[in-house]
Amino acid sequence: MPGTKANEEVRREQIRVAAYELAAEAGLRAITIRDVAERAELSPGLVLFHFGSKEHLVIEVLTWVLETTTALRIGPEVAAIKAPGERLLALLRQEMARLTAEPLRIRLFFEFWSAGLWDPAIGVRMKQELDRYREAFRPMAAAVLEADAARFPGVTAEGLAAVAVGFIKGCAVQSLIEPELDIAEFFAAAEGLLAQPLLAAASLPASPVLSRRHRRR
Amino acid sequence: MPGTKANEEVRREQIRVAAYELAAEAGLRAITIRDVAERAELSPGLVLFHFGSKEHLVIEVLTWVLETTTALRIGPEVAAIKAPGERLLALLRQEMARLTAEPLRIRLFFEFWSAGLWDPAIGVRMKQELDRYREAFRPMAAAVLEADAARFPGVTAEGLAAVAVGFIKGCAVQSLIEPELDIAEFFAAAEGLLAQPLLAAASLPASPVLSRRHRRR
DNA sequence: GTCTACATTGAACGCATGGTCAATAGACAA
DNA sequence: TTGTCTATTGACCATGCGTTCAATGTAGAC
Repeated sequence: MPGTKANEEVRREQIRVAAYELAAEAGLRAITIRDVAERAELSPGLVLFHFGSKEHLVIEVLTWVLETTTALRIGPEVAAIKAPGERLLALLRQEMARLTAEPLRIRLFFEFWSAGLWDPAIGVRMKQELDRYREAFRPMAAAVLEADAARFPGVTAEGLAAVAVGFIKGCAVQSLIEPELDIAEFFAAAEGLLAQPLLAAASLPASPVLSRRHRRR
Repeated sequence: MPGTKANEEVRREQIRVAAYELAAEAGLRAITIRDVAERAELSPGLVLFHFGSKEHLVIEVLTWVLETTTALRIGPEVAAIKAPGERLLALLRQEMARLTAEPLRIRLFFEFWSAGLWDPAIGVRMKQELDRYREAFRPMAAAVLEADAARFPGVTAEGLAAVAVGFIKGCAVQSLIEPELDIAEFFAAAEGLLAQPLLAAASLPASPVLSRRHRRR
């Protein structure tokens, strides 16, 4: 209702949601003061009255997207699994389910990341948020994957977690680059590839076959 | 030399290079008619005289970047390797070497891809180029990886190639998102993870250990 | 030397953008 | 009711953008 005064927090949320919706529908470039104001049914001046500048608004949207995207990731049902090989597979499945469930948000995440390459303000905030995420996720993953990592010489649990995340991101990129590719099918293939050696390794006796290159400490 | 007439092709290349340099230095948004003209030491009007519109120029840069980025990828030295497990690892190493050697071009690739999500013209062209790449790469990879894939039930050679590419892209994204992460070290960890099961699988007898879920045809 | 074709120039146009600000309107206290 | 504070408005500004185009310069044909 235009012309009616509202609480500061209410207005900020109203504006932020409008900006997020525009970005989700048509990309970051669609966030313009006028369009945001129009969608929020407010005047353009009010947007800047509450946020000071467009940059502040964009960074607030970025923060919100990342907070919800990189929220706690390793569910208890994964940690509860006892068999080492199965546990990593369950982690991968859980992450994959998240990706397929929120393609829109993942898309925005990548666009923010791309924008951060060139826009210093976005880049700095992106880095902060990713650091925060990493610090929360890595130890958690490491704890869950410790038994898996122990089976691979030279691979730490943290390294294994990083690789797992990297692999999932690869799937995400692949699915975005090839939208016609059924991501579930793609993941099934990847899982099939990983499942056998992982489970085989879990059941192997000590000193498995290694190439010279990987027989390092 | 301003004011001097030049061959059509020479001018187009001159302008395209200027646009590419600007994008590589400061992102796609840095491609403006005036800046391109200034860098190429020409007048703004001439840029549009030769390209018709900014969009055509951007798409020409995109095409050029993708053609050079997605050029032939599987070297003969990889195909020459006989041991199945080692061959896939060699493919991964080769791709990784490419990535680390051209971070700038990879970065631009991702930015084009991000832009293509919202700009129809860029999106369509991006899809064309990626289709072209896929059609060239997949069968090639499949031929090279056939022996590897045969060892994993339910995994085709093409699927394996797709997974390998996805994995590499994951590494690329990971390295871009975490610049402070030593990508070589990260890849070594990933390789260490994959190497053992791959080589172990290659040396295993028939009917290896499988979970129920993966004992499908 | 003259002429023709066209590559080249740069001023100008229309438009969209982020941002400013004086004026206004609404909520609330006295 | 009156007064005060401030949330809200919308016209306005400066800037940068893609694009147009009449004028100019240059190379080559004759």
